[in-house]
Amino acid sequence: MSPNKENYLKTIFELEHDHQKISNKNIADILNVSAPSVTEMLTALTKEGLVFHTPYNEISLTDAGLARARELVRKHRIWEVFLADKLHYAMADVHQAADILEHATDDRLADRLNEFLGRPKRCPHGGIIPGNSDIEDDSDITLGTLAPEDSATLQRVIDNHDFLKYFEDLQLRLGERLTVVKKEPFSGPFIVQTSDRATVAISENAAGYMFVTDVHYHTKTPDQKTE
Amino acid sequence: MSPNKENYLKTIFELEHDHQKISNKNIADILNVSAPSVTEMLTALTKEGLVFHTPYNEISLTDAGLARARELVRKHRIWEVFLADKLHYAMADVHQAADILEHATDDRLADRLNEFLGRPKRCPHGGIIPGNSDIEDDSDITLGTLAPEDSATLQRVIDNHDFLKYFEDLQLRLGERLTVVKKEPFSGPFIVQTSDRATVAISENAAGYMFVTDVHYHTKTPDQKTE
DNA sequence: GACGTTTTTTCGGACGGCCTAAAACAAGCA
DNA sequence: TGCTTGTTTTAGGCCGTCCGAAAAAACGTC
Repeated sequence: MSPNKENYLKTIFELEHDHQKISNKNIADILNVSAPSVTEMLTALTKEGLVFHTPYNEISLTDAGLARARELVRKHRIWEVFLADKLHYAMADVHQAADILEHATDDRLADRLNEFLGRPKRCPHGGIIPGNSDIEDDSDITLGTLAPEDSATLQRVIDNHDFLKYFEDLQLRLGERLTVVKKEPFSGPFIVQTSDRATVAISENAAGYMFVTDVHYHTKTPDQKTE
Repeated sequence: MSPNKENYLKTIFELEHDHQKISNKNIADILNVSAPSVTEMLTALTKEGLVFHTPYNEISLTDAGLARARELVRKHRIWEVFLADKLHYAMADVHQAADILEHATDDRLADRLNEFLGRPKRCPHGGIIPGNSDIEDDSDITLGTLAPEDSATLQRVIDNHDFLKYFEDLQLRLGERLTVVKKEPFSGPFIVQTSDRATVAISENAAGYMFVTDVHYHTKTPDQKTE
């Protein structure tokens, strides 16, 4: 399996995981290739039984494809932990390096590295490391869905360089308890309060990239969260 | 620069370093490709100014090619130290993994890793790590050139999986002082004595893969070492 | 429901790196 | 010297992954 194909699998996996639309165009944009290349590769991966693709319609991973993608994500995140914890990489920088290393990593290396790092449960962005955690899925509730006076724990952020640069400036920490103070109208920023009572303004866009858990809804039920 | 091309450069570099003949065939055998592929790649590398190649004649690295190759060897050996010291890989196994990782390593990663490891001077096989050591070159005197009663310090061994498997069985250690007890005729083994007075028989072939330093010649001068 | 826009696919082609077969050359030996 | 053997190069071709142009399908809007 070429690094190339692996990246297609991982991209589909992550789009699915982040509840984004799995389309030819999305994949093309993420991998910086043309749409025809994506179609071609999807056809090849379908032939290999890793992807299920019907023209103009569905793109999804088969069980085999899912397993491969999960392996990749595992390797990726183990490397991220190494880079952040041992080599002191900035949170925004681990992704790019891990993206290359993951393809140079066989199962044995991944396992040894995992042991060396003490079987970490989460990567520096808060994503779970498949195989190391009891739970299999991350929270999919974003900070952006909360309403004023709701509170929640910041668990995970999207692993995107530009966002992470912004996130570093916000000085928030994963695991921190946040309370929404207010939400400005016209797609304005969220004002949240951290446990040490500091307030931070977060763009609506960025709030959609931040996943929370243990949500305490003040007035409304989760079903009404899009209000 | 593709991992592929990097491997050609490194191969030429290592052939040169180990004083072996730099021929199309040698390169083809090491990289497991056909002779035409080698010719083709040498032509391409010559065009890029990394290699100097005249048909049916010379193959050598340009200064630029040498610099690239040295960088690669540096990355390779830094990874080897990591794999051996931190992940407890066997000496015979580090090479293969490092061979892949080296191509996934930019300068920044190499530097950080190097710091993390404490700027090691030598890789697990005893080879110097370019940039970390004052000296630039390894010893090129093999154990195989010594005569009975000569003594020397085992400094470095060739980084080849099959040899290293054998070497592990010998239970010798790098840095250890060895004295040649005798040399069996008809290309028979070397009998050497270690500092703790154990004697070990080493095949003539293997003795050619083991480099020594601080040689004390008992009766003859180094010039007569091939006798 | 028809039309313009966007997305996806098909088609033909480029390029890198690999191959085999065969030709050119070099080296060793009779 | 010329023949045999081994090495290197040339020629032609394959496969994987990419592309742009253009056709086909789907989507959004009136």
